[in-house]
Amino acid sequence: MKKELDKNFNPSEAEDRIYKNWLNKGYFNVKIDKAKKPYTIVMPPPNITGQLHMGHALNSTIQDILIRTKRMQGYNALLLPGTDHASISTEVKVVEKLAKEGIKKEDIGREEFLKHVWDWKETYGNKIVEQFKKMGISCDWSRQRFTLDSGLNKAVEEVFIKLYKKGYIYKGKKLVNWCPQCKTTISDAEVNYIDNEGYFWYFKYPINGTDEFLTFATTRPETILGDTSIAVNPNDIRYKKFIGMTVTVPIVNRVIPIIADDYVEMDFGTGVVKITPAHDPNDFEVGERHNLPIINVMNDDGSINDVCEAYKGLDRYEAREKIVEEFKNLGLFVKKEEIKNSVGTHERCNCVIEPLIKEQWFVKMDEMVKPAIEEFKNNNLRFIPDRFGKIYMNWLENMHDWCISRQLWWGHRIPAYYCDDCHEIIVSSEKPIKCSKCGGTNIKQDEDTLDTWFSSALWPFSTLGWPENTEDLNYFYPTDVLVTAYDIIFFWVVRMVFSALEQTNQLPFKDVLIHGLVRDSEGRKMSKSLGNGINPLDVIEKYGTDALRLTLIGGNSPGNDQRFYWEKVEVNRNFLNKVWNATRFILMNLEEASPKYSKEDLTPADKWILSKLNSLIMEVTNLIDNYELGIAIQKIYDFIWEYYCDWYIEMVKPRLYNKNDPTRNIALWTLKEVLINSLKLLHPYAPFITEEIFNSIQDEEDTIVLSNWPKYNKEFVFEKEEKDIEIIKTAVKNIRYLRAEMNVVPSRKVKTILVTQEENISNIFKDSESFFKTLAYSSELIIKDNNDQIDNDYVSVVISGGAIYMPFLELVDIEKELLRLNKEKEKLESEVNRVNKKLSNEGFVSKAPQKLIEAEKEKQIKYEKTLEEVLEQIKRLSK
RNA sequence: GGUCGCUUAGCUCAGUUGGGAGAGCGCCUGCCUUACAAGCAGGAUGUCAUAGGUUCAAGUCCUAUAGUGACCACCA
Repeated sequence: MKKELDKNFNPSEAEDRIYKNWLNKGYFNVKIDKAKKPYTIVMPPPNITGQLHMGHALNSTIQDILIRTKRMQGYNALLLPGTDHASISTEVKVVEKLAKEGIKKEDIGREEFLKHVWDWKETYGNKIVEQFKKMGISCDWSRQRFTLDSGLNKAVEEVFIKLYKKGYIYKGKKLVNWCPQCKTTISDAEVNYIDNEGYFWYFKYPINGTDEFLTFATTRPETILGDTSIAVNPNDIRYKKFIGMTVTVPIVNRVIPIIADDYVEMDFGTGVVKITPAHDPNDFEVGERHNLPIINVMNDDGSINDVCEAYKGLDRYEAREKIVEEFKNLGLFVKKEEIKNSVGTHERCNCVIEPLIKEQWFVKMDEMVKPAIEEFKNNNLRFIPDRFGKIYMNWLENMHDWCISRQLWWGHRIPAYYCDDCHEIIVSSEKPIKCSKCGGTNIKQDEDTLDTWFSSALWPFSTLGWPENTEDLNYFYPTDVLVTAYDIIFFWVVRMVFSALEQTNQLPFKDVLIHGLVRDSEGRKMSKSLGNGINPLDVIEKYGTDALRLTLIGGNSPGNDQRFYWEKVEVNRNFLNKVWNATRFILMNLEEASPKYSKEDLTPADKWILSKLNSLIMEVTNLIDNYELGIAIQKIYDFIWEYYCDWYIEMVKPRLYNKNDPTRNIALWTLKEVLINSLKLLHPYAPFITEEIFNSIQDEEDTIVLSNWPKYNKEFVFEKEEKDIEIIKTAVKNIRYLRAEMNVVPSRKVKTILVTQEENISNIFKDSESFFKTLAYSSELIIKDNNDQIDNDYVSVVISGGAIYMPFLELVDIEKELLRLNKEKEKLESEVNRVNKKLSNEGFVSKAPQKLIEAEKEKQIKYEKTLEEVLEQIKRLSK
């Protein structure tokens, strides 16, 4: 035996070595085992363009804690990893890279371009995976998936075809969000509305056949080129007489009708609205109601098209200014007003999106969301914390049809084919040889790809082999919990739920555990532009992964944001150092690996710590089951530091230092037993250091990863000893307090006299004599049963059921001591008062639980006794 | 406009079903005591935002108000 640990744990050396060993041994790899219950988490796939940030670190740590706990509890625990192809992000990145080399994607063509992207993915796409490994995440890497791998492609095609046949996917010409920068459609969820300081321009149109005008306001004058009507509220007496007449749009000289529609609010602006169905969602609807023509004025890059020769090719913002000028020249400009509004921008490139009419593919949502709503209402899907269920419902209940086609090359290509001859649409996983309608052979595949989220939505089951009816799918699916941040509920969670219900008839997971964001120390979001981001890898390098993980989980509850502080990491590193050193201490004293256990030998102190550990095990297990990871780690932290290190180890030292002490062996056994179990509870949070320590105190090579989770054990419930030791602790604390107040240096030993008439107390003290010598620096402990035997030159401290005396020392100031005792007296009096008041309250006595009343009564006696003692002391010193 | 958070010690935050207010950091005092100064011992600090209500009992439940933040919708 006799192993030794270095003075400090060295994370940078140990972590990689340990993780490598775990991988070599295949501890995280999971095979179907019908004898074991599965526990499955499918990890949210990070983008291949991504770098590990604090959000990932937090997200993966939570999942790893759950998985490691379940693994130790005997579940077949699978944490399934993978990455997302991130269509737009990746495509933009590669386009930029090629641009630097002077290559345009249009020039090299689709196939060649995709080769470049795959190359890029091979080089950079796995970076983030390696970073997850640094976090110590216990994934089954042999199952790693990619949203664009062939299996997932199969799943995507299957879903597309099924939904098309069912009529849930359709092609339609509708107003969509268009990004002129990325030149692709985007979904509603990808549009960010940001506050903007803009203008309201007021113009007027001459009403034909009169000499009157209609004045209206717009924030986007360039869309005037596409006006096909002007609208007023049907009940607006100001304008009623004009309904049915026409105005002429200058510049394009288009005659358009004045129509009435409820959509127009009378008291907003001038109560007159220009209608541009091709460039505004509301106008589009008005247009449909009134059968208005749709005139598109813009090219895909946001420039003006040939709707008007004079403006052709101008950028939308240049056109805006020119139109304002033109209206001024024509005398039809009224005024310009500063206003605050919001503009929709593309979340990826921040470019202002343009609503445009496009023929695109859509998923019909109204029917598909119904089961997702139903399951939630039936409490089959649980959000933690539950308030996030509202966000989920809000999205489902207000979902518009989902535009899924993207004008990008990197992604799942839409499995739709067009016959050049008869324009038939054929949806199929294989390219048809000839048209099913006309037999023509000029067949082309749709050029577009699918929204990234279309494949992410299938992630919980596609990764397990769906659409094949695989054994994995039957065994591991549905998964147990999804862990994600709140900002992605509407993007992803809702889509996974309705997709899973539609395709597999099952919820993809039972619980959705939501966490918050990691902000900087001033509470700001970490962002590239602010440059305030903290790289988790830097933290790991400085303090180690375990310290980072503890920092992210501790002092925080589900769903809430947290701030990152370096100080917090340091505190956690210090805690781990504490655990490390406690182990060193035990190893110093441990001659043989396995001290023998016999229950009869256990001393009260041993029983106390074992009993405390026992409660801790139960608490922590329940807390983790309820996803209260922050509270659980706090309990572990306090137990190890306060109960185990500060008290138990200190209490046990005299027994260890005396090799002839008959209780020495059981002390070592208890030390080791409690340490190992604490380590196990700590392991999911701090996997590396716990593994290192676990191995150092075992003779045989073993791993904590596959060790058994500690179990609550009725054998180790010791209520009496818990109470007794608490009495000792209180006494020791009081003595320490008194010594500090009296400025007695620790090295100076002082006689301690206990006076008590309670046999129980004196017995406890007798049993614990050594604690007073070591913990309270007593030279000797004398137990008496009568105050009269105490001389006047003693200071005292009162405990429940007795008083402890120490000889006066030269520096003691009687006045000061009396002051202290009087303070004590006041405190006790107010306590006695409180308890008496409570117990004389009829309502309390009749309605409060019996247990509580008993406890209060006990306190009443205790306080009264103690107060009596204090009064006695005051009397003694006042003589 | 709608929904939802948050407000607890100087700072950052816990406080899981209502039952005498907690941690870490910081601050003050004393200690290099043979595991640990990344440490040990002791100490000070709170009208739990405000006002009502429910209850024997409220930081915890309900209502309103204020401050603050997030999300959603609208913005001709």
